[in-house]
Amino acid sequence: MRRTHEHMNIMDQVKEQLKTEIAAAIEAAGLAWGEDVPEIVLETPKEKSHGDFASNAAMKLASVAKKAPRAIAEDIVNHLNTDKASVKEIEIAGPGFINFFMDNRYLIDVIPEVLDQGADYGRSDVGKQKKVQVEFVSANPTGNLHLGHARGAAVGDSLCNILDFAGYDVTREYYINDAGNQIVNLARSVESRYFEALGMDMEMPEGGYQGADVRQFGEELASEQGDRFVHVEEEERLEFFREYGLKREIEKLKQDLEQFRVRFDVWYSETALYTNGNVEETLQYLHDQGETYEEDGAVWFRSSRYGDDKDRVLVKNDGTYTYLLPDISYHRDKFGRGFEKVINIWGADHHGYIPRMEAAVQALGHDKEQLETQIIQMVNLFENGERVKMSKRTGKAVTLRDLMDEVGIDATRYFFAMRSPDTHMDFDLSLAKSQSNENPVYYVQYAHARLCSIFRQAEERGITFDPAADLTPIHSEKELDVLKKIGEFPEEVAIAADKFAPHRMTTYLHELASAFHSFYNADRVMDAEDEPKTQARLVLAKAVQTTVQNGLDLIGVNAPETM
RNA sequence: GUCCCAGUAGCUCAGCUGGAUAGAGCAACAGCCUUCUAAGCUGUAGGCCGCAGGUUCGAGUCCUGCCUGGGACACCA
Repeated sequence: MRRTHEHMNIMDQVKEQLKTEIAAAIEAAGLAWGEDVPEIVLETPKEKSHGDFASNAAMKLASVAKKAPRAIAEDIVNHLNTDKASVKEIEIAGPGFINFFMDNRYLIDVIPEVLDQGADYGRSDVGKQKKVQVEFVSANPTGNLHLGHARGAAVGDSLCNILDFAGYDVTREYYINDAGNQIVNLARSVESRYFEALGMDMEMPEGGYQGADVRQFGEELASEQGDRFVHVEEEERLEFFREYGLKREIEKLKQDLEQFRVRFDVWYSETALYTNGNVEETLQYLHDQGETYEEDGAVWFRSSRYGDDKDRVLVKNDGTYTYLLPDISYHRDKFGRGFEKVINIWGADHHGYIPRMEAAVQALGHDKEQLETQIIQMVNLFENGERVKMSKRTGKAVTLRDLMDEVGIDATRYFFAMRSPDTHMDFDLSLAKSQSNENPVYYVQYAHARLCSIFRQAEERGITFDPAADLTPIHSEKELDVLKKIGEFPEEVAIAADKFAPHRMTTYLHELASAFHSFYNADRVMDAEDEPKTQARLVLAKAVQTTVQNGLDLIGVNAPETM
């Protein structure tokens, strides 16, 4: 069930009102008119002593108004109508900041909003239901998902959740590279293991897959099918092994990802691009548009027209296609399906591929901006302070499954969500595994568990929860701090969506949890002597609980009822 | 050689379109559990933001050069 909330969050309303008043004051003071009035930005200062909101409008105006920022600030403040905005106090500080200290009682109004909207609190319509497609993970179906894929899965899924929550119409897609040489290799690897299981000798192909999964396939085939494939023509045999290996590998991918709480709407097969004629059509299209030429017996794509370093081969001189051509076809298909924006989440090893893909998208008649490629940087694994070396050849690399088994899903997802996706990260296994306060995932989860505990206690004491309780007893600084954080949630989601920055969500959650823990330690929710306060605080607690839960949902981390 | 990412507190990392005294967690130190879960709270300490120039009212943020670490640069996929 999708609901969008057209009306503005109470915090937005207050901020917008204040911005309007500031803009009016600028004109009233004769500092600037119409278009010369800069966009008013209200930021929340890091330092609490700098007020609830701060504006740098006076500094922005310095060049236009040709006056000193502080003098401008005074002009603005003198002409400001504070009646409509909940402003308690204004000060001019530093180089010309105008700091607003608000009468924060208005924040109480976020509570009914949260309770009304429940699991939808934080949802917005900034995405305007724009159709976006996000392709991520897309690991070759030839083995296990490793560390890098795990990061891509966590980041990609969280990002999709965030985009969806911010009002985009999101389709999650996994591109299955089931058509290239690597699949021939897979078939041969299965074949080799099959013969091996039968006690016969068959060499592993060059670059074959050494993983335990392939070995298992061979053994299963041998025990289920006996030696019948030994007597089958090689071509037919390999075709069967190809199909079989592929099916099993994809099943395994789906299983692992599902367990990691990552689901795709579409599993798109590369082979389908060939069978439905898309690849041929794309080649023809590029040819007709004059985007290709022949040279040295190969067909080249004029990608350098669109900023690529050099042109790229689409059809090799032996007549076979390069990887690029089906990839272009795939992107043509994406846009053909009506997506306004296509987001690729790729591993760092593909970054050199971006310019040619951007070139392709433009050659297909789309804007460069319609394609967004987010690079997932490398992950270095550490355990007990030491770097864990990984080797692909021996299949000894740490897999997504290892992480889920050893570290747990919540900690793994939180750790990946915590970091900016396009920067290198160290993954500390010992830390992720540790069940102590050193592990940051528990801080947020603990806040949720504490809240649940409060409600259990309330029930035991026979206190009935009344969502419509009078909220006037809520006025302490700690309470209002918590409410302010809650009120910021929709905007934080929107920013995270806009910046492709899931890590902003963990930062936010940590701050929210911190505000709550601080309140919890300072004040008691339930006070036998004060029934109205107890009722009001329970409602506040419910709002915190809902917001924490919604935030954790976005990054795919459970909100536990007990620790 | 060209390109991408990074270099911020002892460690891991934030820092939104340039804004105030550069933030958080962990680690360190000092306090807080007869009261809703101490996986918590309160406080202290910790920094030539890799180096050097430049742009301007103002630079961790933008530009140039350099240093260090990681990665990418196929008619492979």
